[in-house]
Amino acid sequence: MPGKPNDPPRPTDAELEILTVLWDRGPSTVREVQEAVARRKPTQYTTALKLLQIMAEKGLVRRNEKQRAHVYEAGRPREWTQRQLAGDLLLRAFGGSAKSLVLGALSAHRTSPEELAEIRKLLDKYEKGEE
Amino acid sequence: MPGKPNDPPRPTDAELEILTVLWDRGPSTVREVQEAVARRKPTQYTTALKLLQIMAEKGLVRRNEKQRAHVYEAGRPREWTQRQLAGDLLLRAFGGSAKSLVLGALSAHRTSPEELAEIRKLLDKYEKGEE
DNA sequence: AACATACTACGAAGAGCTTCGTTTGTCAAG
DNA sequence: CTTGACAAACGAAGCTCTTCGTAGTATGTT
Repeated sequence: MPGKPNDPPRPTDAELEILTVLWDRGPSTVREVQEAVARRKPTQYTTALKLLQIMAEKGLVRRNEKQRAHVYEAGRPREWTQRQLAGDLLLRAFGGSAKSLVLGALSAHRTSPEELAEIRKLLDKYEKGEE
Repeated sequence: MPGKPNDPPRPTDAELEILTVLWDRGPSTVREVQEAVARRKPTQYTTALKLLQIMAEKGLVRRNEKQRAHVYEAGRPREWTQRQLAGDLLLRAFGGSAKSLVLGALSAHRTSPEELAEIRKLLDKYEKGEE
């Protein structure tokens, strides 16, 4: 049931980077998030803080204020958000054609035979399980 | 070779809608684009015009000024842009895992067995062709 | 108690996105 | 030649995103 009133909105680029950190690390303080993000891209502490505050308002993250250093965690599991994003792009850019999306992904970067095999397994599962 | 200096940037949501119209219709005037877009979403003529002008500056569309009513066409083929977008999302949200992206797409909306079969054909092709 | 340290909160700037109203230019019909 | 229709161009407003500086507040150390 996508699009419920309290579903968080699609995360922006910077927000997605932060969510990725939270998914990888689990609940984290602003400092921890900032240090992780800064490893890939110079980022001020207050920038990370502000982002997290806004994300909390949007419902993208949850905040625990028990400690002096508030602890943030992702509001939705990684898979949930990935499904949102994939579904969103599927509709916006691929006219709902999953085939086109897969083609786009495969042609965008070389995929190993092992991964192709895993994708095949996925297809099997979806052919059996979901009628 | 993604990321060449003159590659157009990732289109925004509104821009993607317009590109879709251009891909579907081929080269079109502003009026034609506006009417097509307005069918799905109330849109003023000047809004479509401004968008197209900005998109021309960005290189997302090309403009032919031979006629009084300028004729716009997509700067890149649909497949090229789709590859960009899929690759971009693959990196930003899926850590480069094509398998995760496929899983996200499949779980986002029910996919017919026919389409699953077509996707399987795609995989075959990629297993043979690209070593 | 005073001080240094670490944290949150707030405000604002600068850029980009989207929309629209107004102006300017062009063409053709009366 | 004037008028009406239609097109491009321009400018600006309102919004979001991203960033950062500054101020205020709590904690712990000497």
